[in-house]
Amino acid sequence: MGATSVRIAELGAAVGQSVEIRGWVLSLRKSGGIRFVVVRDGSGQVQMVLREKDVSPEVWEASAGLSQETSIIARGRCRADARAPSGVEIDLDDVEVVGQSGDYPIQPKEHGVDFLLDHRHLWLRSQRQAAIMRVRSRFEQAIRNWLDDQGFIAADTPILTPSACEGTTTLFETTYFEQKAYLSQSGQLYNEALAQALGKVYCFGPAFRAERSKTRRHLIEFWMVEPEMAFTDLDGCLETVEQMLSYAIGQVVERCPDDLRLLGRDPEELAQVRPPFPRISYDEALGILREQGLEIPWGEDFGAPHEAAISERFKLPVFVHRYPTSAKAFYMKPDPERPEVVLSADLLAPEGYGEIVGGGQRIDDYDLLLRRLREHDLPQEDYDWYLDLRRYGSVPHSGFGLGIERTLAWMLKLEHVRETIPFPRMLYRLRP
RNA sequence: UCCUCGAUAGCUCAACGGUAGAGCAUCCGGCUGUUAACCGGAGGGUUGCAGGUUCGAAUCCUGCUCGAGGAGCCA
Repeated sequence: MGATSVRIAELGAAVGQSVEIRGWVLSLRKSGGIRFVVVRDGSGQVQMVLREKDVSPEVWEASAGLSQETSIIARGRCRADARAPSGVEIDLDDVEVVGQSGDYPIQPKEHGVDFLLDHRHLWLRSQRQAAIMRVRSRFEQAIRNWLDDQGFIAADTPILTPSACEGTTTLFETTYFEQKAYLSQSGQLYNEALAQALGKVYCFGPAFRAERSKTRRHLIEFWMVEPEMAFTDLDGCLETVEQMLSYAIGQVVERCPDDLRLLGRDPEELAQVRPPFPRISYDEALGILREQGLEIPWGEDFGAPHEAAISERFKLPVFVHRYPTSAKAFYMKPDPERPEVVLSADLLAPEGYGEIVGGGQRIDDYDLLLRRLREHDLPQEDYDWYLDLRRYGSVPHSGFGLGIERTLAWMLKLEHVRETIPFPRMLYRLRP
């Protein structure tokens, strides 16, 4: 043998050498005594050339059956070639079929969404989808690295929970032996307990919302990173958001520029996403909306068109802070100078992608928190432990949740969040 | 849950009241630089389901099923 196994992405360094490629056939083009096989291996794709006069009759015969997605081990010599998109080609002298493929459903042409999602297990093999998965991996890794460097402790919060985190009606119910249980829609309340134990913590996991919601921004199961920090106010929280997000985007720009270009996002454009992000108050946002003819009464939350109109004014993601108390969750801390608004903020992504972060400062006063629970008709016994956090050394604390899929959809200019997760869970779609 | 749109060959679509078609894919043949290759040939259909109108329905009407986009809600 003598050939070393090489990933296609590394072929540039292997020009002139004998290499072994292990991958899947993308296409076979036959033209008399010469055949072109394009192969991919997860790191990239390369064209391999077979000449009838240069290979054994057995290899020539076998190469005729290299149908789309047949898995192969191929050996040959790597050669620079100006005609190749990647600059290199391989002159094959041996090819071994590992697993034959026939009648592959997904062709290199346009397909409908329904068909592609039904074949998600195969769709993931396509160039664009693989690129998205690589970026997702880098992005998540960068977030973890940044949090780790800043002294955050990863603390995984439970997925099976005894009650609603935020008291909404949109939870998936399941059974926990003889009790009812619910799939978590956020790890935040547990994070608050962990922050008092460890100072700075985060959870990174799936969240479940049983909303009968079907838009390009929604998944039933999605992933969130939720940092929570003791002794931190709203301003400290927002700084953490912008630092973490711009670092992670910077890592993606640095490590996946080709994938970004393939997906139609200019890496240079993304590299401009650096702190500080603009900050406007809810009141100022209402002013922008009024100018655009999208007036809403004070106290109401924004809908998707409103978020889009606001974010269109900015090149960077924009924080909207100090929402009306009535529009936000029970645990948000009122602004001491203006109790009708809370010390919360949402981060709206540019280009109409909408909210990608929600967070803020939490109520640290026992009596106020108890009052809010009652105002929201939440069962106090479910929140006894949460109230305890305000009885034993309560501190000002803040945190936020960043939606991985929405952020990726924006970064990668995608039409829909469903392409940013390997197997999307959507209304009416549980398979594969 | 509501509003809008859609369903015809494996895929993407055409036929819009008068015999259901094309491109791609598949199979067979040809071609020594192709790159969504090209050229020739073949197979492939209960037009989502059920009813109705009509001499005649893929086409018009009703109901249902499945899906998509959006709204509300949210990351």
